[in-house]
Amino acid sequence: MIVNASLSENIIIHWFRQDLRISDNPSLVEAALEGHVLPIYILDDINSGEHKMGSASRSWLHSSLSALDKSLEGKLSVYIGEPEQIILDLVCKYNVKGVFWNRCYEPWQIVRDQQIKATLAARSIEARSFKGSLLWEPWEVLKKDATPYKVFTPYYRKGCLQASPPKVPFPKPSNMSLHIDLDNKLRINDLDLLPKIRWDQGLLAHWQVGETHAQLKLDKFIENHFKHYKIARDFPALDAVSRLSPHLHFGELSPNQVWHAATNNEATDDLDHFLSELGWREFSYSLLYQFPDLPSNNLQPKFDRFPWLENEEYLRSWQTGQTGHPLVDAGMRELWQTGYMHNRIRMVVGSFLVKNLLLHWHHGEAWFWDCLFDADLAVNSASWQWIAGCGADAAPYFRVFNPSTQGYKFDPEGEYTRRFVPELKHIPDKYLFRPWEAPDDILHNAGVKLGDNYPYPIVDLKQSRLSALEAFQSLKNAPN
DNA sequence: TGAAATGTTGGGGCG
DNA sequence: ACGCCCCAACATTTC
Repeated sequence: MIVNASLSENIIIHWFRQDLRISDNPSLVEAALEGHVLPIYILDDINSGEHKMGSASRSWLHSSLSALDKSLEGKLSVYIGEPEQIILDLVCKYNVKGVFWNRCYEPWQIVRDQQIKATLAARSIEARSFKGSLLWEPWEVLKKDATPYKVFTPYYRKGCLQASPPKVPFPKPSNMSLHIDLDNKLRINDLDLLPKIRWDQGLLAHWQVGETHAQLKLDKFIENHFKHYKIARDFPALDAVSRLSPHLHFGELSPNQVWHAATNNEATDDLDHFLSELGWREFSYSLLYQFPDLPSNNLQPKFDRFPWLENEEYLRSWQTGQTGHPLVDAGMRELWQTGYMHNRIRMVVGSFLVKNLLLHWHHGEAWFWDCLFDADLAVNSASWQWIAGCGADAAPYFRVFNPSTQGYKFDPEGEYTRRFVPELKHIPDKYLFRPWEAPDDILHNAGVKLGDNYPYPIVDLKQSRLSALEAFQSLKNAPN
């Protein structure tokens, strides 16, 4: 129920950021209890530095804000610029009693929010922040000696699971009375979030954005795909993973809601594995909080001396899905076409970039940041450091994924690979993941001409693996 | 949340 | 029946 607020009454600003939902929104609940709510969103590109939102994210944000505005009956006020200034202007203009928000955890956001809090406090305006995007606060989950965990399993099992359990989600606030900033003429379209050439429409066709759809997707996933999650999640051709990550990133869903929807089921291995994926998300946020330079610096400093290559051509082939290694190309094209990539394939293409091509993980991180709908600073940088071997609890240097072997194992019928690499549609299973070894007549019958309509492999798997081992070996005896 | 190289075992073919 | 070889299948080690 939404009621109009009159100007004279106490107003609480709820500042939407990465919590683009109405239900289970602790700040919004509290704001609605304390007064009339002025819901705002500020496009803040000024402070975000190198990690200005990527192209795919901006497009998603546009849709998500539109959905949110709709569920607020068109009363979301949007702005562009410096949040401190915008909020102060509102505070001066209206009878604002408090400014509430759910916490964000990117380093620049933490600095920004602290400063705004101080500014408001100096003017005796109540500024309050809430836990709305994580299950456990990063500063609360620490080892006994008060230092942060750097290994996932103890972090999750001892740190998280033995801390206070995630709270039951809040329902939508009832009787929320909404205020609107009538002077503000800016509309969501004016935020200029959409690309000039609408390449994003093809990507968005694979998704339904916004809280309502996110909630439905969660419910359907739990109902239909939960049972065999542990096994099925490794097969990218199956519709077996939740694909909730973009919704979680933008806060269309809270991790609380996901956690409770899941734990509402009987305790199985499938449940444990699904929950631990939420655990990895928490772990990433904890790492980013404890090590704010995670997006740029190797967590293990000895990797600063790693002999990365610079090779524009390799990078371009990887980005465009033209490496000649079918599973890698399928993954990169899935990313390009849908704004998403299946988790197992992310590991395969990541390993390939870093270990077979010997390109710096920064290149992968940057490309994913721009292309993924679920691009998330904590998760993206922690995951790239993990696959590169320089992160916390990282993949050991000798773990080199073989895209061909991975293909036979996890896409045995080639359904996923053929979906995204249709030029290999008619190659028999036997040669699908190593077309360079196929006899000429088989290639010919399949309509494949290597170097013409599908590339020769840009690197030899066996030999590039050995080069990688050698390169990593050179760090082995270094400290840290 | 690998893969390849190397080692071991055991069944079957065969003289 | 026996020993020998081959090799697939599995286990262990190494990177």
